[in-house]
Amino acid sequence: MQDRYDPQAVERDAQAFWQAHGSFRSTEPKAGEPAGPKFYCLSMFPYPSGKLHMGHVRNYTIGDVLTRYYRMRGYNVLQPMGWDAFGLPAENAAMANRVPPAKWTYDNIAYMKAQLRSLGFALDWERELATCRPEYYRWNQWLFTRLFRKGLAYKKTGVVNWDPVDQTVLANEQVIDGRGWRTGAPVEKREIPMYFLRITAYAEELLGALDHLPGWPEQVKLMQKNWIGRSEGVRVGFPYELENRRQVLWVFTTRADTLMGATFCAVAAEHPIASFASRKNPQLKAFVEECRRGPTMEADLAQIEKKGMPTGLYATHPLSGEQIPIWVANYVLMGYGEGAVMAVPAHDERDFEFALKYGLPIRPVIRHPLGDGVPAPWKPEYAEYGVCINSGPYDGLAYQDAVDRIANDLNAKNLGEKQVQWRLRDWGISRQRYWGCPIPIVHCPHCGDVPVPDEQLPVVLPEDLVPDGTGNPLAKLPAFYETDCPSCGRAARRETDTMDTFVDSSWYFARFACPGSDAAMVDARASYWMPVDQYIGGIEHAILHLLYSRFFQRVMRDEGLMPGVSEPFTNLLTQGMVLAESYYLDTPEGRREWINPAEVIVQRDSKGRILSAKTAEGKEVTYDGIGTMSKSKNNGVDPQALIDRYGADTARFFTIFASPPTNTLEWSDEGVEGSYRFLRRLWDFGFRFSRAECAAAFDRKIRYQVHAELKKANDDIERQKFNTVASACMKILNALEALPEWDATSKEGLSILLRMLAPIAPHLCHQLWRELGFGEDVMRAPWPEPDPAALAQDEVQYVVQVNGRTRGSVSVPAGSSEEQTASLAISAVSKYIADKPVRRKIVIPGRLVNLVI
RNA sequence: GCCCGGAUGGCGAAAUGGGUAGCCGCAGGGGACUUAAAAUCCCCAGGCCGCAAGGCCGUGCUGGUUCGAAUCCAGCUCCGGGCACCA
Repeated sequence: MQDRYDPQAVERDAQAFWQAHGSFRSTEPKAGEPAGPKFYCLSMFPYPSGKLHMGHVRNYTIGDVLTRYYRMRGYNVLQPMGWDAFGLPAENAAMANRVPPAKWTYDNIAYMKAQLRSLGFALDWERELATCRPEYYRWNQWLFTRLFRKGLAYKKTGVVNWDPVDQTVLANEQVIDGRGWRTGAPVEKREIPMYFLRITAYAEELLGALDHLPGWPEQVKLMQKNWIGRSEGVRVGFPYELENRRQVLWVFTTRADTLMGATFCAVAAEHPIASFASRKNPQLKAFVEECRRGPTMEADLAQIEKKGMPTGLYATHPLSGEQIPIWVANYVLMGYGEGAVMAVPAHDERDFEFALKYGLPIRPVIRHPLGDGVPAPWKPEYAEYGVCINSGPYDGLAYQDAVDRIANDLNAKNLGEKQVQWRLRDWGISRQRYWGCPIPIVHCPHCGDVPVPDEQLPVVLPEDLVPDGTGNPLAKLPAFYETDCPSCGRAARRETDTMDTFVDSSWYFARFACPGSDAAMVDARASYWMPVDQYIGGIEHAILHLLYSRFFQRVMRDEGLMPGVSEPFTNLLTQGMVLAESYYLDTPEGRREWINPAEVIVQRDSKGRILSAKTAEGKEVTYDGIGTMSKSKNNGVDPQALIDRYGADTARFFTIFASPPTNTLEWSDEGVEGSYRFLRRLWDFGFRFSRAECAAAFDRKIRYQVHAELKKANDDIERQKFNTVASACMKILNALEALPEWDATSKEGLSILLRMLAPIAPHLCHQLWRELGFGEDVMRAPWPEPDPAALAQDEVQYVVQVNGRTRGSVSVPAGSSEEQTASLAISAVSKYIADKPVRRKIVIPGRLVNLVI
């Protein structure tokens, strides 16, 4: 064998072996054929942005460690890979380079695929898919038409960001400080017709099923619960008159017990009442206009100054009959609930501040821990539950009784009933963009919206267009949109909106199970592989992608595909984000030019604080803190340099060793060197072993260390703490190097170490396993188990504490009683006890004795 | 603003159910080998006081529970993720 570790040669040979043996091809067992239990291991597929970034390397290395581990454990493992290939960056690149998004995307896929191959991932490439291929997205379209016929897909208006100069819809990301990113024009809100998927029809099931997902992190389940947001409350009607006709303003409240304290109502700027009232009121009209120019994003909306204006209309309080004013307020959202709220200033913080600002009455109706009054400033206690006061017939009732009685009384007047309200909203999937899956609808002047029939699917997206930033090029292409109505045959217009790319990624996991299925979205093979046993991806997907996938799995189930499979992912590992620092230069035009951290020279003080940051040319740059690696901040670290220099195994080992998978990882190039050193040291050890004569005996102490590390590593790998598994590999090598001579411990230890390390650094372990004569293929070797005999000990070390302070340690023969252990402990620390009586002896078996004096 | 996380040496981290805080590494210091460099090997290393023996302090902050708290509880601070058109 080679005396020096040459990662390029080792990796080339190992990859050639896997290729020649089809080592990672996965097959469904044929009838009667023996197969281990199946294990479907899936990492979130990448967007082909150009090059792999560190987050990809981390994600796919974690998935590969699990894949190879379960293979060695004897499972029938599937690990596929594909491309989330539609999306906005391709259009941006197209505009910048005058290249069609399709070409840019396919080029990126080719490059990134080569990178993935060079990392040696155990992927079944025969199942590769790209969502921008018609054979994939035709099934998006097929499913959409099914949902459309069932009423689970429907059309209504939705709010978008509108750039008045480019005459185009902007993504949230393209709105910077309220202005269009290319034009700098103030962005307006615009309501346009869109298609929605009725995810709310599954809200109850999506929520309830979270309690039966033990393999998901509590954190993610909690986020999803709060996002779905089930609340029980009362729908309350406030009658009012509009042009002499009786109308009812409906609101939803979870605090119906405070209804007697409602002193006004507030509606969203888009509410019909607001439009009606502003017709005769120019000031109100101006205010509604102002709200219209405001932000669409909830994060921005929640932080703007709360403003309002009276409509001049009054509503009748449904129980007291009192007339209360109706206001328009910028904090009421049209998209949530009824687009209107009842305001109880005494017991709601936002209403309290609004009432103070505009001099509206504040009427306390709940006894709270601080008393009956609600003097300013606001105190959180005002919002706590308590018995009703100043509430007429409801005085003295506690929360639940009050809600029940009030709901009953409202019901009797036809002005309310109990209601379950969801925070979750239906999913708007229409995008006014080119590079996406066409929505399969034809708009016919006679027949309305007609879904494209199955035999005309797919509606193929032309791949040669170049967008110019002024709207969707499909809408300018008669060859695309001019068509005949599938229903009546007369001239009609094809829908030119495309689907949200989250649709593509909501079912790809099922498609991997049955590549080439051209008669159905998924075939019977999906029922073998699904659900995914282990899904791995970034925590940033904790809500949207994972919730949409859970929704789609149920929709597919209800279409008769994969019967009985409701949850797509049995176990979920949310890896932490890879973070990096970001720096920018202020350009003369007042924009920020983001400088890659690799090109910034930073000087730090002894505590690591930044003293100065400059470009290579000496220009001062501004430090913008640490955050997720993103294209927009140009702070991505390219892993390729690392792979070229040290090889894939070092890159893999380092990403695993650096921190536990769920931690965020602040990237630094330092530290990689140590991983390389370890692999080289292991190779050297193997080389020397290959030429050594081994004695037959075991070194009992070192053998104990090896098996103790193995035992811990086996626990850790099941707990998905892979960093300590990597650490255990290092400790075993340290122990083996400390052996005074080559003996049976060396051989057994190496065979354990190579198998333990194989999932993390597969190339090197593959090669050493063969060179040292352990076998043909380490991936087919059994996973090592510790030998109980090696772990048996005659004596146990106890820590001795006095009053909780560590004062020494003592060696106790195995099997000693607590009394014997305690007396040994007392003699070990006698100088700390002197003549004071020992009042309490706490003995923790196998660990510690605490003496209380 | 709301929801969810996190914080341990100069740095990444370890400590599996409350039981020796800092394993394993990185960076650093000292030494060996070498004409030299690289590579490799050995030693040191949380902070403060001390020649040493040893002592005191120490897991973001302030309190609490406990024989014993990085770990549990309450209240904060700062950082990260998400907030529905980035993916």
